[in-house]
Order: sequence, then structure tokens, then C-alpha cells
Amino acid sequence: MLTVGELSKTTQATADAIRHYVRIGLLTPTRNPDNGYKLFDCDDIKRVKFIRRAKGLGFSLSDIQTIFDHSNNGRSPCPVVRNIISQRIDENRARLAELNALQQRMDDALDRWKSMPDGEPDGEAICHLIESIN
Amino acid sequence: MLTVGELSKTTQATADAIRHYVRIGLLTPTRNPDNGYKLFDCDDIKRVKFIRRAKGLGFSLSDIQTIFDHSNNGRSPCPVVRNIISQRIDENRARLAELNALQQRMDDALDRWKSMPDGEPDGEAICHLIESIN
DNA sequence: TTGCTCCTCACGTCACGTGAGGTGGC
DNA sequence: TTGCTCCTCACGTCACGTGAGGTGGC
Repeated sequence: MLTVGELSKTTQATADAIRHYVRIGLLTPTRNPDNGYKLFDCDDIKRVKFIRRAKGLGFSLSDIQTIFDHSNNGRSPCPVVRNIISQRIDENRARLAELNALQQRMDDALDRWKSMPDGEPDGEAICHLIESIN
Repeated sequence: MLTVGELSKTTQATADAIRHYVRIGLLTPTRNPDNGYKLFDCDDIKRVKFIRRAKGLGFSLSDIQTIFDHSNNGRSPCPVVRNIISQRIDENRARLAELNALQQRMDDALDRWKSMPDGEPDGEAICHLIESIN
């Protein structure tokens, strides 16, 4: 049996992250009755490593809870895993498109501003650099 | 003088967004003493349009507050605006790199999983698709 | 006694959106 | 009276990080 700190070391997750997983029910450690310390077992090591891996593939903690639920109920989580990652791929593609467009706008602005002087407050504009865009 | 709804229409910001800007002090409308309704003026229209434009360039509401503060104190916000956007550009570049790497991992996983069957719970793996990665 | 780890709240993050419960204006 | 707008809380979002205040173990 491991304490939070020990589980943290073996999984590379911070102790605070592990406490968070306990709070939201992703992990359900037993307790040392003497001092109330959380006690984790080998399955918890597997679960935390699974969480880290799944997060690295874009799964949210809520997604991971769904996967655990399927697994605990003796159903294969694989079909739902395929569905979720497809969604996350679509979402990430949309997010990337947004951020690329933003990057473009920022780069354009910074470039245009290179040839513009700093303005002094004139009671009209708030910042003529920003207001010159569009 | 405009009410929230009217300012919302002329600026394309939602009424809730405008209320939020008031809550955090970006806008400081006067009040109609009869009914407590917020009353916005022409400068508020300019401010909300400015907020939208600045957000479109990657400035946070906190950044925008800083810009407003400079402007209200009779200092040119331009130097600070150039600094902030440079930071935001760097941050966004880093974020893009992360999300591109994530996209790569997700695409690779989905691709590899195409040739793999759904696994049945075996008491060993939680989800062998995810655990096959890395 | 010291220093390290553990515990449980509870708040902060970012920019709103969403009820809930109530009121003003035509 | 109806329907629309306005008001103010206060909570939820996502995954933790960070105090605050206190205790166990060697």
C-alpha cells in the first residue's frame, strides 16, 4: 500500500493532482484507520498511469471517468474510446484553426505597428495601434 | 444614454458579456435613479468595441484593463501594448506547438487502432487501445 | 524539538453562460 | 394582464495549484 507521496513518485503525477483525482472520484483509496492517510494499491498505480496516458491523447478527466465506469461494469470501453477520440480530434482541429487565425492576426498587427509611432493620448482614441486594426 | 440591451445591439457583444465587463470594472455605467438600470454613454460604445477588437488580437480582459488604466492616466498605452502582444504571440506559438503535437498523437492513435479489435475486459487492462500507446 | 509528510477546507484561474427570483415599462 | 427587458446573486466550466491551519512519524 502506498501513500499519496509514494504514488506521486511512482507515477510522476503531483500529489495535488492525485488528491484531485480522489476528490472527483477517479480514485477511491482506502484509509489508514490510525491517521486517516489515504492508502493506494497496485490498481491505483495502473489507474494513475492510465489517466496520464489518456490525458496525453486528449481525453478529459470526465472522459476517463466514463471509460473507468464501462470497465468496472464489465463492458469493453473500446467502442466509446474510439468515439470520444474522434470527437476530440474534431474539436482540436477546430481549436487549431482558431489559434492559427489568431496567430496570423497577431503577426500582421505587430508587423504593421513596426512602422507606426506610439501615439499620445488625445481624448479620442484609447490606443490608436489597436484601433487601426480592421 | 443606452441600456444594456441597446449597447449589446450596437456593439454585437451579448448583454451578459457587457454585464461581466461592468462587474470586473472595465465599464462603469451611471444608473437611472428611478429603476437602477445601467446607463451607458458614447464612450462606453467605444470601449466595448475596443474590447472586442483587442480580444480578437489575443489581449485578455486583464490586459485591456491595463490599457484602459494607462489611457485614463494620460499615458500612452502603446508601449505596453507592443510588449503584451509580443508575449501573447510567444504564448500562442507555444500553445500551437502543443496542440499540433497532440493532434499528431491523436491521429497516430486512431490510425493504429483501426487495425485493432475491441478488447473484452480481462481484469488486466482497463482499455488495451489506450494502453497500447507508447 | 526539528523537518517532512499527511490531512481537509476553500478560494483562484478565464470569460462569460445560465438559472433563480424579482421588478420596471408599455 | 401580457411580454419584454432589466436587476442582483451565485453557481458551473477544467484541472488542478495554492494557501491556511492543523496533525502524524521518525
